[in-house]
Amino acid sequence: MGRKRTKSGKIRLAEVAELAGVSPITASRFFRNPEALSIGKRTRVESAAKELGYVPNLAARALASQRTEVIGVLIPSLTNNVFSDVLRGIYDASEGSRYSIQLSNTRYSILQEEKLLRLFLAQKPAGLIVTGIDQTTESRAMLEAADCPIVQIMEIGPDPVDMMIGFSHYDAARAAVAHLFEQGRRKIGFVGARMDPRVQRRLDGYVSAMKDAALFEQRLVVTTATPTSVTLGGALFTDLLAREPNLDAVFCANDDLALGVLFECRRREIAVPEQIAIVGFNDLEFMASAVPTLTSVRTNRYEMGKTAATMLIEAIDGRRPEQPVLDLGFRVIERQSSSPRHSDSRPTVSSAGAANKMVALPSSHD
Amino acid sequence: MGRKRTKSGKIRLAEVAELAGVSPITASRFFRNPEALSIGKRTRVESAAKELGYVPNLAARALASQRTEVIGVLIPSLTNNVFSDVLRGIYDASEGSRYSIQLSNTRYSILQEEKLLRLFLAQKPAGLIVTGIDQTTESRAMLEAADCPIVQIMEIGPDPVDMMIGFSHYDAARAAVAHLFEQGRRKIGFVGARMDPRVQRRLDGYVSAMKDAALFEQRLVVTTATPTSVTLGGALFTDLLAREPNLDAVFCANDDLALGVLFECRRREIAVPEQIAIVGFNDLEFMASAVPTLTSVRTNRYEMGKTAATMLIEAIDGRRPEQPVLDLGFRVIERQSSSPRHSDSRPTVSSAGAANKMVALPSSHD
DNA sequence: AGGAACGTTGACAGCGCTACCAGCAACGAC
DNA sequence: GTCGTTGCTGGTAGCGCTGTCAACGTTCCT
Repeated sequence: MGRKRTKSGKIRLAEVAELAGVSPITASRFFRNPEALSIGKRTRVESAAKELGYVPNLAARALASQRTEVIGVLIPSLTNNVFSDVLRGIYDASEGSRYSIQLSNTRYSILQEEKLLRLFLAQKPAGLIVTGIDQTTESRAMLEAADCPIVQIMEIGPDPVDMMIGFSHYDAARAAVAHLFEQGRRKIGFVGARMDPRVQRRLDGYVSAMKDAALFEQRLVVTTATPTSVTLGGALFTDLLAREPNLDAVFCANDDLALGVLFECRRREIAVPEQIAIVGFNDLEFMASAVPTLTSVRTNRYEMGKTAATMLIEAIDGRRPEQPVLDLGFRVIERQSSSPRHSDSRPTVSSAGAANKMVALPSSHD
Repeated sequence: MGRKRTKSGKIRLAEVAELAGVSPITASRFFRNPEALSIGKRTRVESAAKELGYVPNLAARALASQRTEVIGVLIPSLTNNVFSDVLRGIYDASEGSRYSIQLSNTRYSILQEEKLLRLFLAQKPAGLIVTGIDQTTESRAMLEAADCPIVQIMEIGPDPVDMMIGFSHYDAARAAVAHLFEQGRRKIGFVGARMDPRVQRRLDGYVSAMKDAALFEQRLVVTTATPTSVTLGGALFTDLLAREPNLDAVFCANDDLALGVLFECRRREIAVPEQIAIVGFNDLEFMASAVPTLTSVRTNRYEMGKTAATMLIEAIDGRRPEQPVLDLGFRVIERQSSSPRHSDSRPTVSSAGAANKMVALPSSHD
């Protein structure tokens, strides 16, 4: 009798154990901790499993063991290039491990994030990767109460929930503005879209740098809640120019906007960098290839994702990192779009060669 | 005794049922098919669940019901903008449904795809979305034997495994070339990277169109297996020009390459479109914003993902579409980069305005 | 009025696996 | 020789939920 619902063809652990001549529990151990078996049984179980094409039933395992081998990842957007690089790092790090990635999109809403967090935690994930440090009080409490390792990515800040990996958007923006000061720019505009917490911190960094130099003016800042795009960069820049015709530089909260600004300059026959300097943020691949090549703040997105997932997996396996907070830093990559006014801004063909060498950059494509 | 391992705080279906004064099985039905309950019990269970903050244990559900509520998605790349649009559509469609998305990256390897497929199928997914029509024989057999609905996306072709949604890359490439012919172009080069099956079909379409016009020459084709990038577009174009200095147009297998070609033209002071016309593929957002604006073949990527997931979910729920194969088509979006040689190619500011209107395009950002 | 049909509910028995603990042999220490 | 100690193995008893089927009350038909 019994096992009424079992389909005949189904290979269960019991079948493997029977073929190997061991008890099911021994076979089970083979898959979780092979070293615990004697060599003889180990090879017997191994070949039996292969012969039958056994694949463990993860639902049963999760139910019995009261934990899953799922790493939950909460990111705000699937569209944004930035997150696709981070994600690629996460997926790469998870490959080969026994953990699988469960992705959810918060759509830049911390309420949505809270809801998803509740859902995730109920499934007892092995670990969690969450974006940023701006959770709701409720979310924060859930994260602190969670009995799994957690990595916050994209930013660093005080009191991490658990582990944290990112960089200071505030400092990065200040560095970008400082670079423009060094090039002799004074009327530096800020162009930002979406204005999520990280973009907001870039704005804060810009504002503080400008204030330090006694150059801040509110009208130099043009932002919108609209999602970012190249086209939007052109539109925001148009606004900015109308407010301040004597602008001599633009710091863009991301590279898409910077590209849009570049195109708009071309349309208006504004010389870059002679009249206006442009600095972007993230250093996407095309920045090195544009004409003129575009200065940007390089952030280590792929590495961030990969390290986050690696740290998380190590922590799950009991090896907590000695450094729970990792600052991956940033670097202002100075290119033609922000070179000094009087330099030759178009060493054209030779610069193209230089740009082509950048194909090999680590944080490029897969 | 019993329930030794149960943590005190854990809310199970039994607790909800007890608070609601019904049997566990009735409570269970509430979550799966509320209509089957009388109004009274329905509201009682509902409020009990809310009061206790009950969240179902998916592992237990999967084990008991012998099926999961997971939709497996196999795509070849996370980096490619094209797939991020498709994915966004898939995630959007899955939201609000009870299905969750399990993503895996085949890295453009059909062997890797086969391996992942085996893994997925062992977990009895509710449905599967796979990219393209070029599976291994083994994969194909597994897909046909799978007892869940399957959607193939990105392409259409003969004998679908189950459902299929996409468009003909071959026809799209032919249309792009036909457009260039109409503009009076003859020496039309092809630039392609990665050369996955879909890019290969675009090349095939290009070759056939060129042969039909008796204009095909092998040296007009420059391809590489390297992953695509803007910089690479410039490099491939440089090769192409060396092979054929009298080139009058380039058809690029994707928009990143097209942007790279545009920048390279600018670097070399080649007038676009007067000397050389450029046509891209996919119609990414920046194409409408570039200077000159870039012609491209629009493909409905977001819609493809969304429709694929929607069809799949409907099929899972037993409502199979009347049309198992859906051709989403494409459209050549004609812009300045391929306008006739003698037209005014830079109605600059007014065209910028036009470009800005394109912010509202459906297949843009989230 | 009797019975069929329907809508609603509950009891029972697992789903495939693992935590827990017990047992057993082999080994070394005293 | 006895007593731990270690290494490996197995039995038992669930993990939390749902499929199946039977049973109930109600309504509608003849």
